[in-house]
Amino acid sequence: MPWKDGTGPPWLHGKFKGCGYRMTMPRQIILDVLSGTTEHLSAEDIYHKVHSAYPSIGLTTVYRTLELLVHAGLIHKFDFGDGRARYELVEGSQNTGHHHHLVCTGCGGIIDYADFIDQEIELLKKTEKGLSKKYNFKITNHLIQFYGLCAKCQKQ
Amino acid sequence: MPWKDGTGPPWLHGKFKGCGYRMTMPRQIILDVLSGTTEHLSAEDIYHKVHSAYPSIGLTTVYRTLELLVHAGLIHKFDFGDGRARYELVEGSQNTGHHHHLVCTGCGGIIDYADFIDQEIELLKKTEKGLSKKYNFKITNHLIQFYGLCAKCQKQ
DNA sequence: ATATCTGCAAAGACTTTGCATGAGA
DNA sequence: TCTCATGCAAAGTCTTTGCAGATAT
Repeated sequence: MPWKDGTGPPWLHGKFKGCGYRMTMPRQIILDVLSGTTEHLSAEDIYHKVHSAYPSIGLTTVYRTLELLVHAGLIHKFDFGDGRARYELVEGSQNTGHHHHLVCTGCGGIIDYADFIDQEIELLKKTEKGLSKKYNFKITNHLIQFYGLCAKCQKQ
Repeated sequence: MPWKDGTGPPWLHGKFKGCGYRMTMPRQIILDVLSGTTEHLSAEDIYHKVHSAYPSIGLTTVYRTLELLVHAGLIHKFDFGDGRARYELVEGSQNTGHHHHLVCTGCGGIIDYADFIDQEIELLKKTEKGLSKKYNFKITNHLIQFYGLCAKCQKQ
């Protein structure tokens, strides 16, 4: 199978086999946790959630699995500026679909939003085209994030 | 003076005074280093550069000064996914002006670009307006970044 | 004069690595 | 069976904190 290097199409739950990856209990449960939430979980958050279903799991395995999933393109890794990475299943599952994040610099809260996606896509297309020509840079992913103050933090 | 909390207008080189901040040699030199480069320096990079002009400076002071400058809105802090923060003077100096980054996931290289800024501004305006109404979220900053492969890494 | 800043050393936080055991195909 | 995955412990990195001495205004 061609895409153990993460260049192939993302696979979903249970598609590890055939890619050289083994589907193990820890991996299944970690995917389940990510599938079943819209939160922005850190490695340790995931570790705690997984722990209730599979108490013997180690934090190391969580980190290794997350790295694997990122590399395979199944999940995204985000940095919201609080010193720890956060992970989210890519669009396609029962998840929210394509969206971006508002990061409150007051309380650290995150709001997902999916407005103006059409216009954004248009910009991205143009950018992608222009930059691939200008720099011969092949874009595979993008990150858009807004920072500011949420309603609650504005009052204070 | 009203803006020790970072809500006021950014000051440039030498404008520390009057904000409660003291202009010291380490701070001047750190600002000089940032002003004189278009690289994307990490705290340690800056530490090394500063060290040649001011050998007694400590890495701690670099970190503290950078935090101060970020908080005051004079510099931006970026995460390009390599585990260390990188810093850049905001637009206004002899710098490149408003731009975003292409991050090569192959070699970690960064390309600055400033294309499609007009269209981007338009999108941002709409987004800002829409989101401030919908979520009562006051946007103060944004981050746009593209990931992919640079010309060199595509060949390999 | 005095509140702020600095440098050193130590601590903290998140993440990665080494290695022997255990488990999937 | 045989390779790959796991868990524990230890190590690695980047960053922050405590504190006494130095400095800017």
